Parts: sequence; C-alpha cells; structure tokens
Amino acid sequence: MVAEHPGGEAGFLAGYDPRAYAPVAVTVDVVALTIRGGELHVLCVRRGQEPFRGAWALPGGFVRPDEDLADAAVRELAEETSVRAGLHLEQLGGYGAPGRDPRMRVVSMAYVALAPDLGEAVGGGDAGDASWLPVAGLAAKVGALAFDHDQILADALERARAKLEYTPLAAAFLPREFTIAQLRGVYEAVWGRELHAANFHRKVVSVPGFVTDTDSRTESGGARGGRRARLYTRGAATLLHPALLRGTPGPREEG
Amino acid sequence: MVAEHPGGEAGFLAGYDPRAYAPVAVTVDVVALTIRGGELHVLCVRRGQEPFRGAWALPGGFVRPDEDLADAAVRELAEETSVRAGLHLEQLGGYGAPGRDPRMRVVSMAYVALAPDLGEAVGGGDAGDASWLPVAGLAAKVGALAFDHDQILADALERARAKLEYTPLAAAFLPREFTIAQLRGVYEAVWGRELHAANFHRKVVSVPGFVTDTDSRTESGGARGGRRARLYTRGAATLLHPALLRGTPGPREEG
DNA sequence: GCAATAGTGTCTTTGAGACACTATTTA
DNA sequence: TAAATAGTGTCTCAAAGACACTATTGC
Repeated sequence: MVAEHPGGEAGFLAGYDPRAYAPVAVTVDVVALTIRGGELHVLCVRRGQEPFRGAWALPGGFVRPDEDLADAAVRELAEETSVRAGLHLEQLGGYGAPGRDPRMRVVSMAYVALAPDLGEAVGGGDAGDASWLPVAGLAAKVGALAFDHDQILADALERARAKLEYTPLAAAFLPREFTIAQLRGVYEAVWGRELHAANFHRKVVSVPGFVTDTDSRTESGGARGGRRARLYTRGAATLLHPALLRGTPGPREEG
Repeated sequence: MVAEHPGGEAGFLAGYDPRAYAPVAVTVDVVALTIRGGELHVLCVRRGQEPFRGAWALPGGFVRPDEDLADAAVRELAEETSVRAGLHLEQLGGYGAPGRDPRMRVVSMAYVALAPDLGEAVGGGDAGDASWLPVAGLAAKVGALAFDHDQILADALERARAKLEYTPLAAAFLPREFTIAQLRGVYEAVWGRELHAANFHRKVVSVPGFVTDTDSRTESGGARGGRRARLYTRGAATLLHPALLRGTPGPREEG
C-alpha cells in the first residue's frame, strides 16, 4: 500500500511489518561514574563471550518490550551495583552505526549516571566481573573497551565535565551532607585539575541555590589538625548563575 | 543457552533472536529550524494517515538496515526540502517511551538541523504537505503535533537556544556571508528577545574565531538609508570564549 | 538637510583569580 | 607551640551592559 514513506515515520510504518525486515535490537548502555579516593571511576563489566571476550565493557542490555529507556538503564545499573536511588541519570545519546556490533544491527541508547561512592558494589547481577575502574589511564591499564564504548565513555566524560560548569550536579557524587572541600574534590577529580580553594569556596557559597548551609560541622575526624568544616546540602537551583568556569582556572601550574 | 543477560548487552544478545521477540522499530525524527522574516520556523509535515491523521508532525522515518542514524536524518530531511549541504545536523536524543506510537514500539532518534532560509522548499518527497511553520504560537495556530513531537520540538528549541550561547552555530542560519545585524537577528529570533545592538556588535567581533572579516560590504540595498555593513564569514572557532549570555540581556524592557 | 543603519568610546558594575590574611583544630 | 585545614579581605583585571557619540548612506 505504501510504497515509499509518505508523511514521515508513521506513514512509513503504516504499511510495514518490521518482522519481515532486518532486525534491529535496541539496548541501553550506562556510563556510571563515581569518585573513589579522589579519582573518577567508571563502572565496567568484563565480557564473558565473543565478541570482545575478556575485554571490559560498559554495563548494558536489551530494552524490554514494555520498558521505558531510562527504566532499562536503571535496571541494568541495579544489576551490577547496589545503587537503588539518589543517583542522577540522564540520557547521553544514541549510538547506532551499522557494524558497531559485529553480529547484528544494534542501536544503543547511552545513559550517564552519577553516584556517590558505593563501595565495592558488584550487585546481584550474574555478570562475571564488574568493577569500578579509574578513568585516568584506563586504556593503558585495561586496553580498549568493547564495541564503541570508548567513544561512549569519552562523550560521557565530556558531558559530565560540561554539566559541572552550569549545574549543581557535582553534589550527586557526594553524600547528602558534604563540605565545600569535598565538593571541590569532585570538580578536581572530574576536571582533572586543581582549583583555587579560597576562590572556589567563596564562589560556591555565593551562587544562589548551589548549596544550603546546615548548621552542623564535620566531626573531629582523623586529620592531623584543622578547623572543622561547615556541612552543606545541595541547594534548590538546577542551573548555576553565574556558572563555574573551566576556562582559565586555579592555582598556577607552571613557573 | 543464556537464560539471563550475563555480561550486558552483548552477553544478552548472544543467545537471542530478536525476530522471535516483540518488534521494535527504530526511526529518526528531524527538527529542522530556519529563520524566515525574522521569525524562527520549524519544518513540519501533515499526516495523511491514522493515527494523528491531519495533524502536523516532524519529518522522519524508518532507519534503513545499513544506514547510519545521522544519514537517515539527512535523507529524511532531503525528502522534504531542498537542503543538501551546508546545514548543521546534530543528535538531540532518543525518544522511546512505550506507547508513544499507538501501533507498536517505536524508538526514535531525534536530530536537530539548522539551515539558512531555503524558500518554500517542499522538496522531492511525496509527503502530501510539508511547510515551514513559525515556532512562536505554534500550538495555537496548528494544534498539538503528532506523537510526542511537541516534546521533541521543545527539547530541540532549548538545545538550539543553549548552543547559540557557547558555539558560533548562529551562522548556520545564515548564508555564507552575513552582517553582524543579520547575526544579531538570528539570536533575537531564537532567543525571542531583543539584544543591545552596539554591545552585540563589539562582543561578536571581539570573541576570537567567531566571525571572520571579509573586506566587502553590503550592496546598496533597498533600505531608506544607512551605512553599508561589513560582511563576515563564520570563523574557525567551535566554542566561544567567552560565551554570549542569555542571562541578563539587552535593551531595557520595562520602565 | 533628516532619517536610518553601522560602528566606536567610555563609564559603571560584576565577577574571576591572586594572594595575604584570620580562625579553628590536632599533635 | 607548629602544622593543617577552613574561611575572609581585598586587590587587579576582564568583560557585560548602558549610553553617548561618530560614520556612512539614501531620501
């Protein structure tokens, strides 16, 4: 009836039975990021089958027939970690180059998840081997990731770096209450650069809605001294005005 | 063999035949934006079949078996317009809520295209009715778009507005050579707000790589007077430093 | 000449970054 | 006390926005 898609997507589909066509699989892949020991880490799973057997890959899987894309991402993440709530999840983009999976056409929706440090959470999934790998020097340490996951990871990192500039999302890496120094640690880990502590402090507390002062302080921790820091919670703002800048930062690097 | 997705996407697929499962269709939808008569317009097609028969929708269609997603977007756009090159195309995101198409599961990759004004370009496609509709007051004028296309359009507009801030993409709406006033017109149309002409001028020419001065001027046009404007081409920068700001703009609005 | 548009000079205010300083805590 | 960390004061410089001005063109 319909020879050539008249009227876009729906028009095309009207006379079309996808079962008769080349199959397309839709999957989700999740770039889960956290900060451990001051370093940015990404959750990876080791592949048990071909192709890319033995290589590390991003966690992911098939989208179920009646499942929303974001729900699928949450489910896949939950299968590898103990993350259940309080994490930030956002869509990164679709990766659908023909041949990105050698077996068949696979279009994958990539998601980025930002989570506080959850410990060695290799959750209830039966994935052979899931771990948090440090992002810095990843290729040198474990080789290339499977499929186009190196590209997905690179895109996710750029997304995360950019979002820290103009949203209060850095707090998603921290527990509910945190100090300004911890928040600065997030920026330093994600941006890979030291920031000027004093200016950072002033900036953060002056941007409306970035952080909310609780009236408590850190406990007398294990440090060899030092004033106790005020504790903050994430503020109500969703966008930072004015934004923080990656542009020309922090303490002098050379000289 | 594989009972439950061990090892993510590929592990799951290893023992899986998608033909046996509920079919998922992958489509692309394109939000093509241009500026006509100082107003932002979006390319829409009128639907000829149910569902949403008679409603306007974004152009789009099925991704072919061996076609890259972006290629599919270009192809769909070319079927409705005479755009062939020189346009900016970028992925917006995936829309895959179950039920977004009442007939079957459809996951659509949305793309945003920015193009110079192409005239009444309803190209070689056999789509009954394609036109550029003004974005302002769209719902009041033509009602809701089909499917979740209102949401896709809203997301595309926010993307375009944001990108004008920190990229030189406004030039994608203009011919190769343009004046600063034309460029300002792009910002005013997309942001829906007047900008301070003098400060805009100084800003644009001072940001490195935003525009490149040609040594020509506008011809003696139909204006009732006025100095001839310098013509510029797009500069080499891909990111603007410092960015333009939507935050606290232009000429006084109240008072 | 006047109206219209293009483009510059320059002032005020905001905010980023440098850096010196004060404040509080533990060893 | 010294060392370490938290937080403030204040200076300089860059850049945004306001606004007055000059420059060039058509009528």
